[in-house]
Amino acid sequence: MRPREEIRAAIAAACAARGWPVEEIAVERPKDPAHGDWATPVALALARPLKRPPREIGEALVETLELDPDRYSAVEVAGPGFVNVRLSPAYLREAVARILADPAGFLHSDRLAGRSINVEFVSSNPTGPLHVGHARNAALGDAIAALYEAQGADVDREYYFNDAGRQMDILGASIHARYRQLWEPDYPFPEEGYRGAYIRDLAEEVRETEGERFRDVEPEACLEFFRRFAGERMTASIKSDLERFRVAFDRWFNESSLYADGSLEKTLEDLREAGAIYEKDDAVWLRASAYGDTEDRVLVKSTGMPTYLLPDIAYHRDKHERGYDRAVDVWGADHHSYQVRMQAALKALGYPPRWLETIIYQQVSLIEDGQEVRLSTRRNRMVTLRELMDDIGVDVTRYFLLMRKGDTHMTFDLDLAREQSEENPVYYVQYAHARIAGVFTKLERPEFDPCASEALPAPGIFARLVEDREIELMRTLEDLPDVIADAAESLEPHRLTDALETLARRFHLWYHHHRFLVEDEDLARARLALARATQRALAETLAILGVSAPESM
RNA sequence: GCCCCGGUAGCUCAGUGGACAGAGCGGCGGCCUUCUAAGCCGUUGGUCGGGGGUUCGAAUCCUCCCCGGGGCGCCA
Repeated sequence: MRPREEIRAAIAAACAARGWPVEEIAVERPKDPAHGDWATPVALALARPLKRPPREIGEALVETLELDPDRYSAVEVAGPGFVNVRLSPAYLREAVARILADPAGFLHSDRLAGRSINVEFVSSNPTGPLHVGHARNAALGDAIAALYEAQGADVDREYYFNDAGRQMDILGASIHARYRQLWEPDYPFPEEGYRGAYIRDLAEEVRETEGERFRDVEPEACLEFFRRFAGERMTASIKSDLERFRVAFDRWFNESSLYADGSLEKTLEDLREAGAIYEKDDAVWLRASAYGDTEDRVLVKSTGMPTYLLPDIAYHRDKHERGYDRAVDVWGADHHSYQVRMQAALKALGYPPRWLETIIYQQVSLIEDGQEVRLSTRRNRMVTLRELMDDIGVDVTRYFLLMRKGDTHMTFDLDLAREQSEENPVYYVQYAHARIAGVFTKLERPEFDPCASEALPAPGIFARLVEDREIELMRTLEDLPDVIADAAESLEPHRLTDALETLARRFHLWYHHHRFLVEDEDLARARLALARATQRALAETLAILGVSAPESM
């Protein structure tokens, strides 16, 4: 059991033994390290019902509290009545040994073992290149999926292509127009057409591969070709960008397949049976207002064509049919209003209330040369994911996008990411990892490397780790599994970037003040073991964020 | 008009109702015959947007304002 749970259980037992009325026991990390590793304010909360001073209650609680003295070195009342608990150095040293024996095993958990979770993210229309907003979506979705995996869940990463709607027709028509303009500059461009430079590139590509054979053909006769060509090229481009961004999707789901396999009809049928739809003005409506939405929504237009919502419901129904215990969608803030209607539809279908979880992330604004770069398909400014990767690399891009909580409007400062790369937190963290690797490449006694030896170092030598900065570092390592679990629970990957920076800082501090390669062999071995444990923890945590852990920099 | 997100140090942002509100960057001043100076040490910095309220206790919860961003289609 993790210390927090153990402390919580002990407090619950102590309160029960004294007959105190405690509903919920808060066990929190004190902000000030002088207040121990864990603290509980239960005595403060009990002061009123017990009509006794909180400090007195705290004293009584400490007296009754049964905690293993080998693991908990200090249990004391402090301040207005907090009960503070400190993990013993011996227990912290034991954590180092456990990390070395099995880093992933120590840092991960099996809390969600046996649960199957579908994480759907990015899901951008294949009508243009991915930009920085999609990159935030990709980084968040992938990290959330990895966090679930770190809790033992069986996770599938999925991408939904809206390849069936009118947008694809417009895309095809846009490329067709640019193609014709290669010979006739005045050829009309569609009113709502896509004007990005990539459209001209694709038109040029058609000329190279197909020649002039569509030059004198009526648009109606060749638009299907252009639509298909454009869809294939954009889809391939998106896939290749994401692969380079280190996101490995398990499934690419095409909206068009829902039209082909009768899913739309089945979905309408299910909703009809549930009494959730009706017809009005020649259209089919979802009775969303009966399931929490503010108003009813059209599913099938009076023209007989489905709205965007119907295939989306059918898609979520498909995911549910495939047996996932939970589905997570990562959406941009511009889609937040669809949460309610989607939840209404799923409620109508009879799914559990929290089956679908939607993560909303806010807009990213780019700052370059001190000015905001407005996202525009017309301009050829550096806003695409590809250009971002070319310019500052995958590691920095991912890390920067994950540093901030999803629901903050983040400012991505390109000048900082690029020009001041020495001061980048990602390098700070990676450097800690590389620094440790460097020590081991210089090591003249390879048998001192705890990872190279046949067996782990004798437990006794860890007792040599007594310096304040070593204890602090071990404390940070010991806490990491809880930070990861909390990040998974709250679906907030930014907690890991914070933890990584703290861990790296504690390491650099220790490194700067104490040498590893010292005369005293046991001390050297103990310090090398702590260094390796730190390195493993850094690598495992960076891996969750999809950021590399370099051996040298 | 209604809905969602934000407003915390010069800047970018942490802060799950608890102890004097934190970090990085920036500014200022130091440290390289040493296992990587992409590092370390010191210092500068705040009406937590504003007013009420709930609570033993509020940056955190409720309410009303102010400011910024986004969204409110038989578009996708």
